[in-house]
Amino acid sequence: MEKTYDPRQIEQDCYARWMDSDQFRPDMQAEGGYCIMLPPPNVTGRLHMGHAFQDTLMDVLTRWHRMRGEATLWQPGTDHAGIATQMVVERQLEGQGISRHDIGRTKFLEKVWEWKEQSGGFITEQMKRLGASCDWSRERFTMDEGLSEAVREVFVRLYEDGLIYRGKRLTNWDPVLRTAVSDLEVISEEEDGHLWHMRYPLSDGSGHLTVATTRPETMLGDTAVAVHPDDERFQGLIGQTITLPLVGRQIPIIGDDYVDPEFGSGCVKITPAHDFNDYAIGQRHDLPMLNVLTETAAIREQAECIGTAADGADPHIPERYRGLDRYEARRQIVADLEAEGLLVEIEKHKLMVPRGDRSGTVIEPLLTDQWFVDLTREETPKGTPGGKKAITEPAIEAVRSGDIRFVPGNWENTYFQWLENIQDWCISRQLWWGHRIPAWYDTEGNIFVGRDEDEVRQKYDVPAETALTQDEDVLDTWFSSALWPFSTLGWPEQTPELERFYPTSVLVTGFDIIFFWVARMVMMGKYFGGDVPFREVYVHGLVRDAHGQKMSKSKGNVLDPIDIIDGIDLESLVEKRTTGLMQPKKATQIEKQTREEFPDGIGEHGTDALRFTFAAQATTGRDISFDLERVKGYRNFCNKLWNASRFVLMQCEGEDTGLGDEPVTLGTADRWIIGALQACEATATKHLETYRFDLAAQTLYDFTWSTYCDWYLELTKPAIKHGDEAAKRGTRRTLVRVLETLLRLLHPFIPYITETIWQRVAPLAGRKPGADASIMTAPFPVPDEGKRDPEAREAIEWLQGFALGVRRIRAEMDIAPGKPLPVMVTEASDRDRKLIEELSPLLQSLARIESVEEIDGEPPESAMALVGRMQLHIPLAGLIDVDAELERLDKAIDSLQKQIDKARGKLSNANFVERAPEAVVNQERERLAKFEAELGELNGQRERISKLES
RNA sequence: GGGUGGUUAGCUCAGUUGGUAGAGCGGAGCCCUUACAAGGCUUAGGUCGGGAGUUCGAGCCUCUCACCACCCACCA
Repeated sequence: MEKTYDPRQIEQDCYARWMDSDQFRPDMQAEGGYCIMLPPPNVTGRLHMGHAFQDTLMDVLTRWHRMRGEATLWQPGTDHAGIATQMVVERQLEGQGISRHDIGRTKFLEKVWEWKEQSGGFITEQMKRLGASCDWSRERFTMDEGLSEAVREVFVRLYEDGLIYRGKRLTNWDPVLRTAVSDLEVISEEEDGHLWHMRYPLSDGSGHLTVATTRPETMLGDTAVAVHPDDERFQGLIGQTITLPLVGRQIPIIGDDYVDPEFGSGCVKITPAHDFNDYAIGQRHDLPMLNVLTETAAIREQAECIGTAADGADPHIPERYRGLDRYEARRQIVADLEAEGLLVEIEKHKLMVPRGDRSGTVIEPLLTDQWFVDLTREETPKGTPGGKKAITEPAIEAVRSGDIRFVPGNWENTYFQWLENIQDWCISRQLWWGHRIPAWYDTEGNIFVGRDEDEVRQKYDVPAETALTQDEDVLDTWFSSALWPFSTLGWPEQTPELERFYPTSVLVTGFDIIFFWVARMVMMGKYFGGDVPFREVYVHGLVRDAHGQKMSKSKGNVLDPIDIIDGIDLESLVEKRTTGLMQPKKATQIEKQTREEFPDGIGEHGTDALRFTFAAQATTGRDISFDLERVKGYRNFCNKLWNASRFVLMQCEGEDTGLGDEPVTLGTADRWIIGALQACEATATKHLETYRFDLAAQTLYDFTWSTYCDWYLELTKPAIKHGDEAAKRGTRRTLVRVLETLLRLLHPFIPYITETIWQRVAPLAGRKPGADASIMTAPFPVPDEGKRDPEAREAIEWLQGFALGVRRIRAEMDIAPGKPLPVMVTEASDRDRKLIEELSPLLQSLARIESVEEIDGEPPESAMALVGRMQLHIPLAGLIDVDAELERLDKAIDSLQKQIDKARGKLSNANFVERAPEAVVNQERERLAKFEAELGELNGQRERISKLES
């Protein structure tokens, strides 16, 4: 093996070999059915830190279960991501000065498919760099024929069950993208704005009302003014009318509880077509709805009158506002009101502004024809249990009953809260890229829903001469995502995979898509899959930068996981971070900040180090602050493992590792490490079972570094040098077996390095059955409680105490590390004597001791350490630094005294002694006795040393 | 307005049923000891956000306050 760990070289071949030997395909002969669905990334997306984090966790779980011998499937695929992808292609066309309307739907879609073909494999290739062990032979795309069929099937069935309807409703409209969007795609944030107070004159000329609004331009569509019915100021006015300024229309004054008399003037202008609250009031009072905005949010030529009360409504819009953009119209209307003396006041006001999550533009509530999934309907032809919402209720019930478990559990609250207050889901989008809605219209506007036109004609008996046109709209991307857990497994066909892997085992996802995706999968899964789509939902946090800031292009703090793996030079990094910014102004600052933070760019860390970092950071439910220093630490860990393996191979390759019939004896150290390994296996497994990737990683890190490398490898050196043949065989066998097991334990986390080393180590441990064997399918270690060895453990703990005592003296007395020291012991027990006898070769090697000798009576001038009650003396005639030793002793005495005071305090408390459990009290007594004895020894030593001073 | 999470060493975080406060990184000192300087050895550093309560005993349980972050809803 190379002297230094070089991830690049290792990772190259490993993945190809795994792929070639088909290791990622589930073994359908095996027991069980463990399945994880990859949350499909945007097909044209790029891997970011969140993906890398999530993929690492899924791969750890997948590899772990596969090694446990279960049939294991990690189902990969990508999402067509309607708006996002369409925007990318549109932007490209824009670069050539073309709009999608110029080339038309068919041609445009060809372009999108082209783009998908060209860049669609990118993110999956990046996932492969991460070592993701998905079954790529089953890769799916949401617009594949099979998945599209599932989409049509679900749409038609829901329509037939009365759970999908089409209607004109007030929906969130994105005037830039010119499509409806769902509630979830609207992000409201507080922004600075104004509150305009305007005077609306009473029609009888007897006065006026003052209304306040944040959106003066919508007054063109006002159809009432509302006051609180009990508001004394306006008694008698309800039922009268006002004359709408600038427009001249007469509109009624109505009374409605919704109005808060305390707020503003107590009068609210009502624009039912452009505000959700006003819409509700309009419905209650049967007001006409006047839509005054076009699909790009400009003022219409004349208002569109909608609703039963709109017959005969006056659609007139003053000419001077027609065609103006909404903000231009606002400016104009405010100016005109002011000119007429109708503007009372402009007040600064903070308000929540709804913006489209994709376009960033202000969303306009607009009355349009859209398709909805009815999420509140209780009765269906299918016969749902009485009074329960057909789709929503089973989704709530699934979590409430424990059929689905959230990890951590508190996300259940979030889930319930959303589902219990859910509104119908607007699923139609006025886009081109996506699943076209399987609905057809005749010239009279009748709707026919079916899987295709032929079916529609047959089902509804539509003659061939009647022209049918398919609905132009496509479905919300999340509609197809909601079907992912069963559509990818072949549904509506009953495939063996569906049979075996549905419901899937666990969904690994971020909290940000619990509503978008998780809840909807549960609804659809329960309705069509016949069962929950997954048994558990592991919700992880967000990956933030080292200082806990959200990573974003505009902040310039984004890290690319691939750059962490391969490294990147400073100039390329700066370039990457400063190109394509929304606000190019920020480039200078981002450049400066990047140069400061990474003066030498980013070094190469390798995939394994990155993965281990993610795992080690994956504490329950919390966001993680991602620090490159940490990756560096775990790269060092990989290096440590690499070098330890080199050491083991050096000792064992070409030697007898105890596989044959020759006698083998195990030394204390061997028995100790084998026992410790069992404990490590048990702990790591427990943590994996409870999704504590951080604790599992830490357990393995500690065992590898602090136990196996720092102590055990050092302990084997004397044994290998001086032991007899049987002992050497025992030590070699233990070295190699423990390492081989450790590699298997670590493999789910750091697959590349463990596979590479395992190929060399496994044969020496007698564990490599065939030439194409891989650690991937080797069994995950199971602890053998019979191999715990408390006696060996106690002996090694004693030895560690001994070695630490000597080392401490050496360090503090400034004695050369290489200088062998004689040690004298006093106050030794029989056990101490036995252990000295047994372990002194180990001690000599670990603590550089020349000899250990028990003496009677007063020890010579020396520094002292305690091992239990036994005193170690290192004679330092003439060399001893009296002050240093006194200081050292004082410190030890001081801290011991504090412990003693604490323990005495407890024990002198009658309540404690009476009420605390006996075991606790006894433990406390023992501690105190031990401390007191130690204190005695230390004081004695202090006295002896202080005499030297004079 | 409703809800969730957080506040522990300089930084980032663990802390199991309440019973001796931990790790990594960073800091300091010593060392090229033939697996590893991407290393070894040693070491400093904490009134566990404030207050109150329950308890023999609280980082952990209860209440309360403060601050931070996030989610949902929303008054024009």
